[in-house]
Amino acid sequence: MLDKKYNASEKEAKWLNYWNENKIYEFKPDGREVYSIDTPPPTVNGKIHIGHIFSYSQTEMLARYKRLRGYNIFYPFGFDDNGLPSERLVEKEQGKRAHEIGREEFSKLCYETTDKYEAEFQELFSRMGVSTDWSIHYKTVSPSTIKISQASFLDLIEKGHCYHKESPALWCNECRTSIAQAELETKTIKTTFNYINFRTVETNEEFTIATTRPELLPAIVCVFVNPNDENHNQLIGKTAHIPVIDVEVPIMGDEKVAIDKGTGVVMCCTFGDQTDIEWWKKYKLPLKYIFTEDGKISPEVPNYGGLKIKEARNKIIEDLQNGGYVVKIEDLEHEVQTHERCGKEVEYSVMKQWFIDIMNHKEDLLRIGNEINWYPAHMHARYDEWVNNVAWDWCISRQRYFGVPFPVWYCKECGEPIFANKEDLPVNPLVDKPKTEKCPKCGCTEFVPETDVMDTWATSSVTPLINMRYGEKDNYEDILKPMSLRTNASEIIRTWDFYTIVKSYYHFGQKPWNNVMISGFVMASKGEKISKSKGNSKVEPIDLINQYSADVIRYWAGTGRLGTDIVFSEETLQRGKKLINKIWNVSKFIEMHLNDYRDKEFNDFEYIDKWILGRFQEMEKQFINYLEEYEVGLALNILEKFFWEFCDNYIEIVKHRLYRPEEFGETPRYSGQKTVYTLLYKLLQDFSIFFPFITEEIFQELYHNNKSIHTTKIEPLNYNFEEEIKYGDKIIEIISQARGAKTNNNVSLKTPIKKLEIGVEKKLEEAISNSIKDFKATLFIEDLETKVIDNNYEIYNIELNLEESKQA
RNA sequence: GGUCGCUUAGCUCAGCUGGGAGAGCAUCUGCCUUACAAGCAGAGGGUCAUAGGUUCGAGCCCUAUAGCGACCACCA
Repeated sequence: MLDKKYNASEKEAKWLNYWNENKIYEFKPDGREVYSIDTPPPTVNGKIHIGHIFSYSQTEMLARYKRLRGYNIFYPFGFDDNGLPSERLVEKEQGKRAHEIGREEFSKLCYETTDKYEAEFQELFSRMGVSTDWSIHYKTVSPSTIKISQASFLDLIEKGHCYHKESPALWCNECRTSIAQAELETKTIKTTFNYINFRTVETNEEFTIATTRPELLPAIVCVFVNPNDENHNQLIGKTAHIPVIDVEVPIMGDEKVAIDKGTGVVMCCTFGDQTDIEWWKKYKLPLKYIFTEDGKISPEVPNYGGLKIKEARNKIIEDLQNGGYVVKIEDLEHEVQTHERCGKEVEYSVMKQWFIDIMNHKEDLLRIGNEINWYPAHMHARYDEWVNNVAWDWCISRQRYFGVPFPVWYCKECGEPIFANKEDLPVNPLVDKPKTEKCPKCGCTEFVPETDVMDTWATSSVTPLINMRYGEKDNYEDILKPMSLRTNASEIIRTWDFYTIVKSYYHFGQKPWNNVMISGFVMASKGEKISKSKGNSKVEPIDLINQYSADVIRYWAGTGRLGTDIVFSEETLQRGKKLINKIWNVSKFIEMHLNDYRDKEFNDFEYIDKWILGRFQEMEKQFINYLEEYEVGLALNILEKFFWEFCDNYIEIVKHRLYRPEEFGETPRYSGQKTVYTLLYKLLQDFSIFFPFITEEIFQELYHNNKSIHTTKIEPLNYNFEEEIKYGDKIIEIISQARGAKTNNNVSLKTPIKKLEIGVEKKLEEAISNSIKDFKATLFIEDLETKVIDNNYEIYNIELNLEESKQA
């Protein structure tokens, strides 16, 4: 017997345990078609917030749907615990910087910290009912992951897509490491636009340059103007004298200079921005690099050496003002590139780094993007946009500590890189020695290890390889090449999706997955994204689960439209709570009437039963269509709508038949029983995608024909009840109007109708006479008079029996 | 500035390939009806952002405009 009230917290704990013990979600290759999901390993950098719950729940629902369709689900969970995010978490918790702690001790702290958070993450996702097989979960710093990540690196080296080069790279002074373009975030800052006067050496002509970065004056290598700029093109070929710094640089012409921006004259420094780098390469300009790795001016720079960048800026402005070179200073708000992990403005560095070739393969990467189905389709444009605009090869070196080490040593003499053998992986070059005795190039026998580690994305981009156990003997390469589905939020299309495609293309020459499903974000309020840094997530997931139950939270998560942001809403939670309550109550009602029920072949359904069976069949077809398009929210929407109709209309009609077989007959009662038995089962299956807990509880109590509702199979009905749907709907309309008449008379719905006179078209008249007992019982009709009219129906008269109403 | 998306009832949104404007919440009214008052029945409330166009017919297709949002680019 189902309890009078559903105790969510008790039942949810019970079923979690049960699923676990019975390995309901275990993955084992068994010949069935595999549906594989490449789900984002959450970054382990603090607490999970409600945004994670949202997007992971939608993926999870899809896994459940595919499981119910009979697929063998490969749905592993991962944790992205390697690299900079983990380091920053540890630095924050310890209140110390990595270089102050020391490499070894620091790594140890990273492992401890990520382990602690991963345990919390796992607990939380489990409580949400995530149907993953925890036995195949992965971490991005485990030995096996490091091995795969290093093997991926070596494979790319072999194939010639990865190179080591001294080249300008994006640099973060705060994190003291190079970073990749994908890790940039633009921010608006307030600064000043400084108009500075220069002179030509040859003619002593004065001209003005406007700059936001006067501290770069010591790094100036050239001045550019546009050759089409009539006010300035006479300067081309002359030499500029730089005030205060007292150096001379050539003035050159380049079309890239915008005439109407600033003064139309630009200083080119190594390096202030992307254009500087382009010009530096194009015109083979000299290199004057003036920054240290922690954001100061190099000591050898006269007057300004040792100052922090912003101190140097102030001092140089002061010196320029004293010399009378400053024309004016304007306040300016503009966008700058910052590092997304720390929010600090980025600079450029020049050192030897490992790069993965992107620029030579854009066409291929676009083609692969084209071969993937994107849901929603317009998200494909974001990928294309990114690939078209990307301007750098992918720098994967990070001058950090906690990450996947490069399996590389360098010859002490000539610098030739010595790579580890694939069969020796994983290696740590700081501890392990190369197998080679001497440098193949110069014969030197001493080697120095690479101390850099890889970018986190270099590893998270191989999640498909991790999943397929790339390079192992018992691998899943056959079944996971490509995987069925990748899911993630739109913000990491340019990183995770892009890099995964890059790697898959280089390793296998093919797409990593057939489909990509992009979820939206959770907004704290309209127009404000929830993020940890803002601390604007007012609600803790675990508190919500305790307060509302996982099923209710999942309801909220399930209502989101694919690729569309949603606002966190208590109101939606209330609605979910009501729905779940209703599922419970109607199940109790149905259980009451199934005491003597024996399931058997039966085709003598009552008219109204055919109507609701037909309606369900119709709804479920659409429900499946939505889920095939990954539209979880729309699927839930129509399911919910049908369900309320089932309760409020169908159950209200059939209850008379179920309660009083002596009046209606045993066969009509059986028809009702068979209908509610069948439909509740199917409704529970469909709802189990969203509410795995309560549906399991009811299933186990009423049906238990399987180990779990989650391993049953959705088998769509195949009736031909078009007529019954059409005219059944009309009957419901008439019932509804008659009920309205009662309500408008302020009387109970039980009030008998003394006389109902209606005109109905022929087919509808037949429908009513086929369901006459149900019709009359539902409305408590004492006398019914029908007249056949040409089309539709018309209600002529409803006469209520108000005396009876009062007595009742 | 570029790309994309959004603009439908007071609020949150749904409306699939063009033909009836919808749901929940909120507001108001009534009903303790043998599953459920955490319920049931009903009512009010919208020139579907604006302006053109295509069509017998447009919330839906096309063009332009405005506002909002995301991503990207702009650091001289």
